[in-house]
Amino acid sequence: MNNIHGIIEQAEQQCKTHRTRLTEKRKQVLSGLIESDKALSAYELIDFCKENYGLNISAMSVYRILEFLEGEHLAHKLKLANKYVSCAHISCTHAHGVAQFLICSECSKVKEVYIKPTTMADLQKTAQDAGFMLIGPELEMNCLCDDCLAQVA
Amino acid sequence: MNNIHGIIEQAEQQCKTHRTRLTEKRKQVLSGLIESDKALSAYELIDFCKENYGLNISAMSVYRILEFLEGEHLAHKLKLANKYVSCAHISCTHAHGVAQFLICSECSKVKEVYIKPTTMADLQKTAQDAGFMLIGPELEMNCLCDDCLAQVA
DNA sequence: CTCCGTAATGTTATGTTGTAACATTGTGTT
DNA sequence: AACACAATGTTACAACATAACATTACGGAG
Repeated sequence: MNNIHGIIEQAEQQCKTHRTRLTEKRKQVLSGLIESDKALSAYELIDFCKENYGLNISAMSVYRILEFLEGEHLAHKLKLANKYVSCAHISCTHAHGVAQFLICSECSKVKEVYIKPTTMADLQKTAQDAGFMLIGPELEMNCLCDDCLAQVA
Repeated sequence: MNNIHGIIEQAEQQCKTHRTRLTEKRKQVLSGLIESDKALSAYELIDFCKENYGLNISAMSVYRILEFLEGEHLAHKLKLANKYVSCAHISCTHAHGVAQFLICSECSKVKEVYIKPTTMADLQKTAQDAGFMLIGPELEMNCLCDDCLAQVA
């Protein structure tokens, strides 16, 4: 189930069970995030939707829709890059560990992987020893993807 | 050597060896970051310097100075919070591991600790397996500090 | 089916963060 | 003293984000 229609369908199902609405606009914005296949800033996403779907959408709307999508765990905001990505695992049903976002600083490609529980425990312990408690413990890390690394080399 | 004068003196020494200039303005901005003892946005830093040192400084200047301080490793930009902090270890001479910034989302207090090499290796391996290479691998994590945690509870 | 309340979207204005471009001033060197 | 370059000043603007209020769409009660 990797095609975009399948993913969107999954997203609709999920919203239905949450009694929320995946409206046409929200669907288009989510599609934009998925199809672009990388992290986009809100304004880049506006442009993408305009160019690819002929969709005119205001900054206000995009931010509201992104907020909704985040609430449904259909998208994430990457604070390192000030950009937004679709969740990598919309169409899978099993639970995941803590997410680690690998962000290519060259091309904004993003891979969402999962931290080993033991690694997470290490990080948590370090924090606790310092008098801090981790909250919202997803990790974002600046990377180069192999493609961009190859270009540099 | 924990008093602010000592730290500033260290910073000056360091700049001298790098043949760069820690000017009066730069010194004041760095002092602001140190004395506030938390992460400040650029504009908060402007206000802090204004209120505490009577220093009038433009946004442009602050950004330029922050850039300089980052280059000298006297300050860090925290992208999670869009704020800036002074480096915790200006006045120590020995090398450190990879920094992990624990940021209290309530009060912006920041603690800079160091990741165990084994933990770092784990993170790196996960990234590599996914086709990404970590760069600038400092870690920032959203936390609550014990003080703020106590207030909530 | 209609009416109503709420959710969603539109619209306008504005706040916040960050930088570009060019002018001026300061500082060390010859 | 003259020069070169570093630092700062000044103005304007770009990019990111939200507040406040108007309008439209939609689902449920009657």
